[in-house]
Amino acid sequence: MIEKALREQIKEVAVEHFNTNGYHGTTIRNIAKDVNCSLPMIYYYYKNKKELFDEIIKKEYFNLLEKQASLLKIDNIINFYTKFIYDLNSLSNYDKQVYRLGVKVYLSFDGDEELMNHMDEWEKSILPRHCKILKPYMKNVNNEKVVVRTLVHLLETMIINIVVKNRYLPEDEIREEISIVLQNCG
Amino acid sequence: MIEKALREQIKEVAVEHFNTNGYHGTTIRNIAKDVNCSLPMIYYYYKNKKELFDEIIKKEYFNLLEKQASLLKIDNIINFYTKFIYDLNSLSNYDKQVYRLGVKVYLSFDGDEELMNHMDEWEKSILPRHCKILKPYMKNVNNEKVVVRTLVHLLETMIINIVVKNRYLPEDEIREEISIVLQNCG
DNA sequence: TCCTTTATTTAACGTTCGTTATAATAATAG
DNA sequence: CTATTATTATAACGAACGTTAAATAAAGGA
Repeated sequence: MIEKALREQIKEVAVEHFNTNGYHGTTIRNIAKDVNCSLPMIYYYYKNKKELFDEIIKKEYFNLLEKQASLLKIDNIINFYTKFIYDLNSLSNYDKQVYRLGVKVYLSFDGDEELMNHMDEWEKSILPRHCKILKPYMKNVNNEKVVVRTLVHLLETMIINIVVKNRYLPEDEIREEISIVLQNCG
Repeated sequence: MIEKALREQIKEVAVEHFNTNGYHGTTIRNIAKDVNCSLPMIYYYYKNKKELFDEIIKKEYFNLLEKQASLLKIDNIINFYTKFIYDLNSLSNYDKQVYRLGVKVYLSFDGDEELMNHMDEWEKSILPRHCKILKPYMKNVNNEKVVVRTLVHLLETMIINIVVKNRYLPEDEIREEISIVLQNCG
């Protein structure tokens, strides 16, 4: 227990490598070198390169998304979305890299068709979820769906800025932009 | 004349391959096979793999961006931005793939540090340019900078949707979302 | 015509890749 | 103490990679 389980350690290093060099640019040998284990150890814990990559996306990334989506407690709707985005700034390095890798697959910059289908499934759930969250605050708004769509699009860019481009977004900038889109929502 | 044909053909096929498989996933052999020429012909026209990739980004992608940025004629500001985005739908396949590849480098999912610096240079010019375009329409808006920033963020997502995720965005959806952000601009 | 330059191919070099067969070690259980 | 199982390492396989040397073909003046 002093040493982190080797299997986990391999996964962590793999996340870094896939992130920096992409799937094809990542080599099992380099992972092993950084983990400080012999090459076949990676095959001892993972069937092959693809399974290692898949586990990162299917388990780590989607766990992260679900955790992120579940920590809801709403008072003011603008505060809610501001916090939702702002908290991404303080994700652990590992989580940020997993997130980044997930976005990469989501944009089909990496991974394969099978992983893309997982992504599409998730994506379908996004608009309805935010529609539900926002509904109570949309009494005096006529173009409900457009506002939700616009907000989701804006959130996407901010997520990419923080997680993919690894930039810090200050809380007030986030709030300002969200407020522009939600300015008619009480 | 024949020379140019082959050189261009190599570049076109390379764009496809880099797009589909990334830099590391693309092999010179596969490009040659699709071009229907022998392998060393690629080295006859391009010094090496990296130079081929660099030329696509540095020439093709930035040409595209500048062409895109220069076709301005403004009447109504919402019409202007709507058209700006909507026209991306009808880019040629080649241009769309070049654009996609550029975005991939921009998000540092591919390419190297040197190319990223090119991207950063361009990025710095974005906000000022849109500020200038929007300034005349911002008379009765107090939070000018926030509006511009939000708009640029929204545009980015729509660009990614059309060019990276290869989706068709209908004109009215684009107009609706832009209108949300620019609703106080005359 | 011959010669020089351009365009293209065949064949191979050395390297690195993903993956595995095999063996050695450490841990555990009986 | 021994038998068995769980880990780890050494060494190598065949395939594919980026790249180049060398030879050949085509073209175009002189």
